[in-house]
Amino acid sequence: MSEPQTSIKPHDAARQALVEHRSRQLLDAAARLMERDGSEAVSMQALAAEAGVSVGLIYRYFGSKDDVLLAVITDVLGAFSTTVPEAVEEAGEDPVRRLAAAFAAYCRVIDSHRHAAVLTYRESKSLDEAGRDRIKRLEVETSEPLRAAVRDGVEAGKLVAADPDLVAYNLLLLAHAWALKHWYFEQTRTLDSYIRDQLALALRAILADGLGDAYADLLSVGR
Amino acid sequence: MSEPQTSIKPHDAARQALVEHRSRQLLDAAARLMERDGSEAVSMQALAAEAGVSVGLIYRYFGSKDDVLLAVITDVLGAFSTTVPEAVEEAGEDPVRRLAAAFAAYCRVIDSHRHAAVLTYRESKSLDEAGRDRIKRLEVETSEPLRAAVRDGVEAGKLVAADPDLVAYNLLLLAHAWALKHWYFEQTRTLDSYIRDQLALALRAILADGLGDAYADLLSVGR
Amino acid sequence: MSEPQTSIKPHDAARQALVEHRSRQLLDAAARLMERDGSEAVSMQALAAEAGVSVGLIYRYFGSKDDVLLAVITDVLGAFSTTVPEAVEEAGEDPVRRLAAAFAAYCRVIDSHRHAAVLTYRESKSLDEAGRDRIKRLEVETSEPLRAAVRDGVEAGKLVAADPDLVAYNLLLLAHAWALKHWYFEQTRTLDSYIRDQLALALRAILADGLGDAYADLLSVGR
Amino acid sequence: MSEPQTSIKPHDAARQALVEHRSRQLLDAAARLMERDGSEAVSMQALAAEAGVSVGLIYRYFGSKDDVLLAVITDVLGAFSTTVPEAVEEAGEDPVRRLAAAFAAYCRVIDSHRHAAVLTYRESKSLDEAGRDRIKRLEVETSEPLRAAVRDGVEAGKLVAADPDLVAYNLLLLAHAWALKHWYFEQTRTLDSYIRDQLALALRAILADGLGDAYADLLSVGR
DNA sequence: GATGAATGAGGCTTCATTCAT
DNA sequence: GATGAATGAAGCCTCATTCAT
Repeated sequence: MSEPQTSIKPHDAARQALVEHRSRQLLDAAARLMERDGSEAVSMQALAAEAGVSVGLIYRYFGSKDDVLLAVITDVLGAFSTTVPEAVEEAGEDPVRRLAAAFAAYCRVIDSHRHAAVLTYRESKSLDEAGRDRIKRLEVETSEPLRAAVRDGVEAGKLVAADPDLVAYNLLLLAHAWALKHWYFEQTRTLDSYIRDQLALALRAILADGLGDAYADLLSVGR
Repeated sequence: MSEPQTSIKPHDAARQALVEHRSRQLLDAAARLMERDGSEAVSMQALAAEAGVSVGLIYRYFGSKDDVLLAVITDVLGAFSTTVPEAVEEAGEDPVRRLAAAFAAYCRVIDSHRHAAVLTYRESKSLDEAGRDRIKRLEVETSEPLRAAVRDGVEAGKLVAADPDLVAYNLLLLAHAWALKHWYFEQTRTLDSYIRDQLALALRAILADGLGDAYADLLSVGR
Repeated sequence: MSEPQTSIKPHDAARQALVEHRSRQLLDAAARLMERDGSEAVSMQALAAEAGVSVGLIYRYFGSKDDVLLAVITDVLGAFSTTVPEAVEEAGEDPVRRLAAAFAAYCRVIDSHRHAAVLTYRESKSLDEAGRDRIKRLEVETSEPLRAAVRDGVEAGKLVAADPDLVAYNLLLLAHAWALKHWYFEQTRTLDSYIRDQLALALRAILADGLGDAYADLLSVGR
Repeated sequence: MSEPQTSIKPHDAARQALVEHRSRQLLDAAARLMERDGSEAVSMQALAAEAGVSVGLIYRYFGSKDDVLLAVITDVLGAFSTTVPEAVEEAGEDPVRRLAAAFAAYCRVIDSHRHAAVLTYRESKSLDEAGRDRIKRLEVETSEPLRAAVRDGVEAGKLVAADPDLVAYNLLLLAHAWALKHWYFEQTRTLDSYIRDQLALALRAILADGLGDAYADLLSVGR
């Protein structure tokens, strides 16, 4: 960011690769740890042990524990910004199908980073104002595919939503809820049935009249 | 031994009142602290300072820090179990109106205990298995009015919901979301508009055909 | 001690009786507590609870926790100064039999105050210099019957001891050892067999030549 | 992973040495503290200050305060298991001389770890069941040389003891007594005279008839 | 006399962070 | 680049002691 980039020396490339590798190694270890022991239990020494590096090394790649936390969260949010748009594209042109695909992709990312996802909800003193703001901005940004799909649907006359942003944000929340209230939903649902049922419910509220048949597959419920 | 035991000593009543008063004092202080500095700030010393008592005194009323946290959460959940049913009763017989009243009441309780409500989402090592289980049970229990209203509505033919429990739980989540994502919603909404819009959106998904006019007031959106 | 004693008013007698009763009540409770939970576990609140009085009351009878400890120890040592001489008197004129009786009495008192006896060995910061000195003086004093018996025996030509004081003090130590190393001795011995065997062993070292037959009963070992 | 594993890294040796050094440093500091201020003074902060290290560092070498205490005690008991057998060997073949040497060695170890030795007698809540058991076992084990010497003496016909274990354990106790009742013995004795007199007294009880002349040097008393 | 609520210093332990090697 | 020993502030909790009632 503040590094001079006038000419990329081969040395720099190697360094860059190492930084990449170490960061990934640490981020994965952190995620693994949170998954295993809960996100509270991640001390820097535990993280070092899990990643198989020394404590000191962490500080070479992340300025502080906050930075690690921030990076873990950013990492998840980053997963959204690549995975979700991909899924949307694959869904084709239809805004309703795109919306469905976006929500499903959202839920799947959440599912594979369950504990990291919950982190977003920790209003920790550790994360300073700047960090929190960045996360909030990122979260809003990554929800953009959902928002766009809803808007497109409305414009195309296939969806009816007085407040497209609210609809989109609710879907985001329900995706998060899969992680937040996993203890509740897992009693009666699989990830797939969760996605299907929530989607069906949401569409019922916003699908334009007469389109029920066209999207019957998305409106079906139960197993 | 040499004490007269003819009747319940007035002393006991006084003691009971003191216990009540101290507990309230501490719980309120804890809530205040979370409101002001974030829920991380609830150290025992900070709590003591905020409540204007000594650290040792806290331990006369709560066995440990866990107990305090548990009590704060229980306190909020307790507020649901008195406020929500009252609101539902006042709403009359109609299940749709009862549902609306329940959701509104939920949101209002959340709003007045915003930071304590967020506590439920903290998977802290502090709360042990038993404590977490108790909270989960309580949460499910307190969501019962919502569930009952949805079920009644379905039975009365006024609502159409393939999975009433999911509908009810989603409403619960959206009520919580007012606290969890307050930073987001407060940019564009007041509590009242939040309640109105979320309710309208939810009803659109489940209101039986042809009842739109009867509940037009609940379906209106915007400011 | 520093109270004026010019005339004993009936009121004073009553007060005196109460003081006596309360002290006994507290001392017994303390002993009970030490017996049950180990002498470390005796907090003032635990003592109050065990004695069935309030914390504050303890401070009316004992100036501090140290005082209570001191009193408990003094209490045990006091038991020696009444019980042991009595036992010695009952044993008759013979110094050897008096010695045997003294040792047995010592052991029995120790046995019935096992945990309190161990207290003497705690070099606690709690007990100040004055307290420690007082205990040491008392201990030396209460061992006097043993010492006297040994000296008499030597004078009477029935015992041979280059250092009567050492002999007497060793016996005192062995009596204490019944409490200190109870976990060891209880594996193979009862109190009675402990007394008998230790006495037999000690007498072998000091009994004058040719008296073995006269005290054959004291020299027998085993069960 | 990328580390060469051809041989044991010299690094490990250095680490081992550091661990050794730190443990010794801390154990010595603990002993010094007990010596100076009494065994109550061993708070973790006091220990850190005395050892000239930080509080946190202690926890790198000992898991808890219990561990430190246990290690201090184990340390003394360890001194027995090396020093005493050596002294016994140097004493030659004769079981009586071996016994004398063992007792003297015992007393000398006790003398140089006086306050730590007293620790064994503290039935602290800190030491848990496992710790106490371990100490008890160690203590019994380290008294083995004494026991062996007595048994050998009996077998060789040089000692007469109905209960060799009791004789040995008493000698152990008397060695401890030098620490426990140092305030008493130091009034009239040096360590050397203590050893001599106690040994003489003990031998009188168990030396076989007619051997008084052979061991006259061990039976002499006084200064 | 008696109570017990209240205090707060002090003890144990954890863990983010630094720095010499 | 990497290590991990070392630091020390901060958190939780206990308990001897006081004092208003």
